[in-house]
Amino acid sequence: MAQFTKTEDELTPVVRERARSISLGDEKPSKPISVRDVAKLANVSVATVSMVLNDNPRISRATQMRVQRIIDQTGYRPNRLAQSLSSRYTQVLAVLLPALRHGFADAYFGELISGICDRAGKLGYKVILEQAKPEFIRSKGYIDIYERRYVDGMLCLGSNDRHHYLAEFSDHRYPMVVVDNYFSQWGLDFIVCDYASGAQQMMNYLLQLGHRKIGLIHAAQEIRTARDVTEVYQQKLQGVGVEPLKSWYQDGKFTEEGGAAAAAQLLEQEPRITAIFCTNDKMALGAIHYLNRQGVRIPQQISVVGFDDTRHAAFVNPSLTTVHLPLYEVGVLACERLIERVHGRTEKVAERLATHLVVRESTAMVPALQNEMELLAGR
Amino acid sequence: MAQFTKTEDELTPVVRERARSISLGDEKPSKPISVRDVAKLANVSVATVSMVLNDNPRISRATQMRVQRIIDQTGYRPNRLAQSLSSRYTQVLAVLLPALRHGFADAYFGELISGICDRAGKLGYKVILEQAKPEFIRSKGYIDIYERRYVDGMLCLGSNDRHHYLAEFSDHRYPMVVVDNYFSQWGLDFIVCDYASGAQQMMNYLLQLGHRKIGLIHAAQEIRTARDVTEVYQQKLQGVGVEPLKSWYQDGKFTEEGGAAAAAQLLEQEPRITAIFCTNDKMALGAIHYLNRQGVRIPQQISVVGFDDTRHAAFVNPSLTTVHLPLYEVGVLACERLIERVHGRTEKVAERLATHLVVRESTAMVPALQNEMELLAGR
DNA sequence: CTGAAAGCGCTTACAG
DNA sequence: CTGAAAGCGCTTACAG
Repeated sequence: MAQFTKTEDELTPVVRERARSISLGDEKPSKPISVRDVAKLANVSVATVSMVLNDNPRISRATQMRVQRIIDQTGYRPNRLAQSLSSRYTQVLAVLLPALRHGFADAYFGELISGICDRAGKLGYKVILEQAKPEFIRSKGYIDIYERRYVDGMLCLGSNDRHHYLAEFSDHRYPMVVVDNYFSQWGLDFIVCDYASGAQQMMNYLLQLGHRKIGLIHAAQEIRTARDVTEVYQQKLQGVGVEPLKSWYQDGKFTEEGGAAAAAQLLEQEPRITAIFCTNDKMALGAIHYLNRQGVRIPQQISVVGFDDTRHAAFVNPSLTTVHLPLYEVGVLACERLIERVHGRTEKVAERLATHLVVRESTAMVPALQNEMELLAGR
Repeated sequence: MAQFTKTEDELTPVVRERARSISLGDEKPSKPISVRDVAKLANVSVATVSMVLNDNPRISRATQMRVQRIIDQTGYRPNRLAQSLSSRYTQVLAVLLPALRHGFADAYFGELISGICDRAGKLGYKVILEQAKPEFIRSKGYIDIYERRYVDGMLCLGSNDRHHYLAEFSDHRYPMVVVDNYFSQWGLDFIVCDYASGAQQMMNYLLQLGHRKIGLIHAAQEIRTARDVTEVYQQKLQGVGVEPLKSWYQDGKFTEEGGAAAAAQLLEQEPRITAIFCTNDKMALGAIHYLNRQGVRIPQQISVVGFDDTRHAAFVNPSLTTVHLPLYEVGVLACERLIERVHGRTEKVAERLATHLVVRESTAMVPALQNEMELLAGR
């Protein structure tokens, strides 16, 4: 308040008068202040104002301060449309989301977007949201946003191998970073969680608990990272001499409902299973829900694990053992790297962020060994 | 494919040549096609091209078709920065979200945003995301986005009575619609769920089941709709001659953790409670989680209900009785009304969408009556 | 019905 | 170090 009053007092009569006449104006809805107004008030050219605005070092400190003072006093805000039209950048990034039903209500994408938006905001960028609806893809909306100058770059979430249109970004003409997935083919930039390492840790853990008959509730094998997890599951089992049967693989469609249905299938086809590895938390929640209803005790009779470590994982009953994915950090990093690309970074963007196991209460030693252990303890 | 070839064939040699020379250009990164290029190719003025672009009825059908043909053939896309700079609109809307920790990973906001984005896309609008961080508010970022011409309007989510800055929108100079909340004071536009009606249905239901000692896990009383629910809770209890004790009210902070803690407080201070009314689903999940761990049987010993009907409500154990909020629809409607406002609609935007009760398995008749009933059945 | 011209509010060479 | 001028790619009165 004191500050505000002081600023008012500091205005010279002339400046105040000009500012007033400008802001009152003759037009009906008083025209906003422009570079020209600022230039007049500061007795410099519009070019000089523009240079002050853009921190051009060629402007003398004295002039810089004089202009800045007028800018502060008048509250001048450059029109961003004019700035972008004249310059090369829009200072806007697009986030492309898959067109899932009510897709934003998803903890996985939410974490990624949070990271992206936080960092974008800090770096002075706005973020627009796009959904990859069929019409958007068909009409090449993903190219349109660059050509029509909506954005400088794009972050692509929830991509998979069937998204052939991504090949159009292989020439790097339009900056784009694939978020939390990668493609061996088109040479696209990406930032991804280390799914393989996470899966290895999880499988090691389950095997150490004595589990051998482990069911897999997976989904979307058209996603590279999803295949990575499936491959690790298979290799690790084979590593201990177990060849997973076809019936051990069940598609859970990445949803709670799918997870529940897959768990039902698994129990029916392979009743001797002792653990279920779900490749995301949502399917694990569905599976737990189903098992609870069937009166199957978790983890005493069956261990269940997830993948993601979304917020809800800690609030199931029993709480979920899972692999933590640094999704927020992936979002942050992808945003940073994309902006570097926009400004001419030429090295390929390709980073893999570490994941780690989070042990909670949905896992236990395989039942047979538990009995052994109790006998030993009873001795 | 056939279509594409046909289009190529249809190009006259002249047009193809011009289009080629334009797209190859002399500049390094071939300059994109502009209105001028299209005008030349179609032998009309740029004004005419512009009018065709904007469906101006003054253009003759013949000219319109000729120009449109060139546009289609060249794949011309108007530069949106230039369009917006010359016209009044940006065709962009802002969604203002509260600055919650990792705020996007939230089913409540996700549903609203889904509705908003779907409708915005259909109407040719882009959506930018803003978080109401302290710095954003302090620097009046919410005004900046209009003055700097980033957006035509704003949708405000997660607002509450402490957001005094919203008063700046009371003159309707900048189109803004409050989403799923309302303010009696500043005359702001809003679209909201009918929380009071939902609460009434829920309380009627609980009372009909014989519950009288009903705990309330609430939160954020600075939100008008939250107060509405609390008031209905109190009135309905008083309506059957019950005066809720202070200990029956517990703050659950709208989170799972808060809900769990509030449930613990409630049980300790008021062990004879037979039902818990949580004012959102997340707190209900937390409460259920806590009760399950304590070995309290739901709904046999205690009924638990939520509010929102988010996806997870159906996947708790037991599944959650709750009030369904049409959040997706609220988002759609708010987006529509905002765009109408942008284009001069003058009537106040103020709509209240119906809510309804969803009965699942977390509720039952009050235990004492259950015993009675069993005795009756046993006769 | 159509065109020539001014203007939107900036930035960027180009002079000096 | 600073200014005058051209230009970014559109739309919008204003003529005709």
